Amino acid sequence: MSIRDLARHLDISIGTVSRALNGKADVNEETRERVLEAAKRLGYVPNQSGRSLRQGTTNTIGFMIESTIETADAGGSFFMPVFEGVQSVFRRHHLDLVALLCDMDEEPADYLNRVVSRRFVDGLIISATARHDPRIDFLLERKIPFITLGRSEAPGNYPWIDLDFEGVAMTAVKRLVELGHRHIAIGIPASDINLGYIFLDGYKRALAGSGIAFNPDLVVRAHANEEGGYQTATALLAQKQTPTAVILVNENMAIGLYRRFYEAGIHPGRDIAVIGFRESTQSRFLSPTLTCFRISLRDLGIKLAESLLSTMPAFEGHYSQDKVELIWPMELVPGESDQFQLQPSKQQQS
Amino acid sequence: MSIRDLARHLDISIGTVSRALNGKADVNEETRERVLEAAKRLGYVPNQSGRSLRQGTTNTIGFMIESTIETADAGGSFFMPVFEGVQSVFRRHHLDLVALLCDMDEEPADYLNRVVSRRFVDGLIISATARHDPRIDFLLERKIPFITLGRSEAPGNYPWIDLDFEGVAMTAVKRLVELGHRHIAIGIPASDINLGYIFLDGYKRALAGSGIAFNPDLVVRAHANEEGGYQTATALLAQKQTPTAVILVNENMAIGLYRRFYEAGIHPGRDIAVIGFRESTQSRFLSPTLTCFRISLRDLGIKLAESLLSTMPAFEGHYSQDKVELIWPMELVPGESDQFQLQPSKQQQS
DNA sequence: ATGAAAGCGCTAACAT
DNA sequence: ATGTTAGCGCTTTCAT
Repeated sequence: MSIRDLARHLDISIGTVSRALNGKADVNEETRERVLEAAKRLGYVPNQSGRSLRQGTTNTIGFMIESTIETADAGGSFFMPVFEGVQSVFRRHHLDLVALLCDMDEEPADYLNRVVSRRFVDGLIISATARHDPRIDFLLERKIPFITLGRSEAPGNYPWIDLDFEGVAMTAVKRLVELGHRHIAIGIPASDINLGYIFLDGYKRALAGSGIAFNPDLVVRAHANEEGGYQTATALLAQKQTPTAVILVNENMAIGLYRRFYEAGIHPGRDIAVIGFRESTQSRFLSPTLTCFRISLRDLGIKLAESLLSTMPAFEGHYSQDKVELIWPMELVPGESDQFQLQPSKQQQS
Repeated sequence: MSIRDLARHLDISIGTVSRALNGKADVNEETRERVLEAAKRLGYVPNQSGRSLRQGTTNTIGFMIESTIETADAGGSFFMPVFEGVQSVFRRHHLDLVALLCDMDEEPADYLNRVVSRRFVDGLIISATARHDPRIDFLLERKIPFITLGRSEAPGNYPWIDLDFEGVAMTAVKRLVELGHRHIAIGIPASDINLGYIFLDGYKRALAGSGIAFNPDLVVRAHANEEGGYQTATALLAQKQTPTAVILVNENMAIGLYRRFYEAGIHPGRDIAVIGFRESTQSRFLSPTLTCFRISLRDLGIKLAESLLSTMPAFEGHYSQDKVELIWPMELVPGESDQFQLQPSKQQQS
């Protein structure tokens, strides 16, 4: 069923059929209705390759995610709600969202090159930006509309949105300091992902602001998952003086961390304060409930989509053209995991 | 940069360039090398729309997932490893995998119709099959290669792979009966998703095999997530006689269930036996560790991909042509959550 | 308001 | 071994 078949069936030219289907003005209303009715009845849907070839667009936006070992498990629960938000915007413009799954074995930059060169998508959202991310240079050079979820050190003029890792670190440190803690550890990703650096910076600045000396031993690097949390706890327990508080940059780490501490007879929220990262269905059900930070991933997705479209000529005027460089705020959700009065004895130890 | 530009640059015809790039035999080796070198140097990659239009194929396989409220969070952690496995197979054939994200607001069948009619993909993997799933009829009628992850009641001849929900239910019941339980509840999804029915059937059969009467009050329907687990525990506590054991068809439910039981002063693994569904990074870190079932999601993905390709003419001979109707076994992983001797007094109550 | 036809980039059939 | 050309389905320009 091609447009040719449909035209023949209606005994009109394919040009008119095309115009009717695409809502062009110069088409008789009666003709349009006949065309639309027949298309529906016969189940005609235009072939995307034909359109793409002719128009140079695909009406598809790609959201590139990497299935690294680290995020294979947890990444999904983060991205799904984001996709939902992105999609709710794209729908209005008849754009389709596809998740581009970069194989673990393939270089993200190579994969992206393939996708872009094949003209697979009209625009891109890329995530998990590295501190130095060649993908950004590539997309800028190729002039492909894109937005990144995550900052990068790459110079250049491109839109991005990132979670407020620095703010989270500072808020968490401040909160713990007010509860009497001075011996505060952090668990951050072992990889080159940019958020680790940003989080660390925020942590250092907050310490400095509270007059606490930075102690590199209190920075534990591990995978951003349950296993990494377990290892983080192990590392902290091995120190000659276990810190009185831990801040994690990933909520799943909390699960493993709790476990390891329980095994050592140490109760989060009683013997050690824990602040996690993102509030999730899991964090809500931990015992004790995790103090963490709330974010609407759906809203994040909406903003990502709108910001991307605002850079695309085809959608000019629909959205504010201001280039987006946005640090997405996160809201503290107090839990039980850091709610206890630190004993003065411990407090002095640090 | 089109094939025409490349040909002009090399001062040969586009036909020869095309043949060289596509590894056809009738091309001079020296010419081929010149072409490949120039393509690489100039960054030429064939336009997918052009190829698709000509060849009628897209070299892309779609994996359709739905972001329902129920699975928005948890679904991701299930699918990511499956994708990884699927991709590892597709890579060998230069096929790309895209996740097709059906908007919550859109009927899955409508969405699928769009994707298929536009010739977006050469083949499909569809998941979360409903008991009666119109998508299957549609794909059969359109003769699109596909495989489902999940059974359906739909008649017809199509390949599917499904987890062994019935086997899990039977194994779990048998195990609990041997530990002395006779008052065994189950928590299953509230939706029409087919696995709920299958799980329930297995449960009933196992009870019958053990000479235990089926009690409908012990079947609790809830969302397959943490919240649903919490509600399931609440429902069980409200019964005039709390069961001595619970089997859950979703591992995330265990997290909420634990929480609710703890709140009521009931300790899983001591006061009540719990068996979860899939071993996950989270279940491994629960306290007490959850007795559950292990599955390699990556291997599942590999089998899905291979089975799909075996139905596609273009890959004839690469994989066994036997139509796949496979129940994927799951292996019991004993945890602490059901390891206690039931007191005879309780045992008699049921 | 409609029809005719060019042409998007590519591959494959046919010609040499 | 290479060149030439038709045509995949579609949109759009030009003509009427």
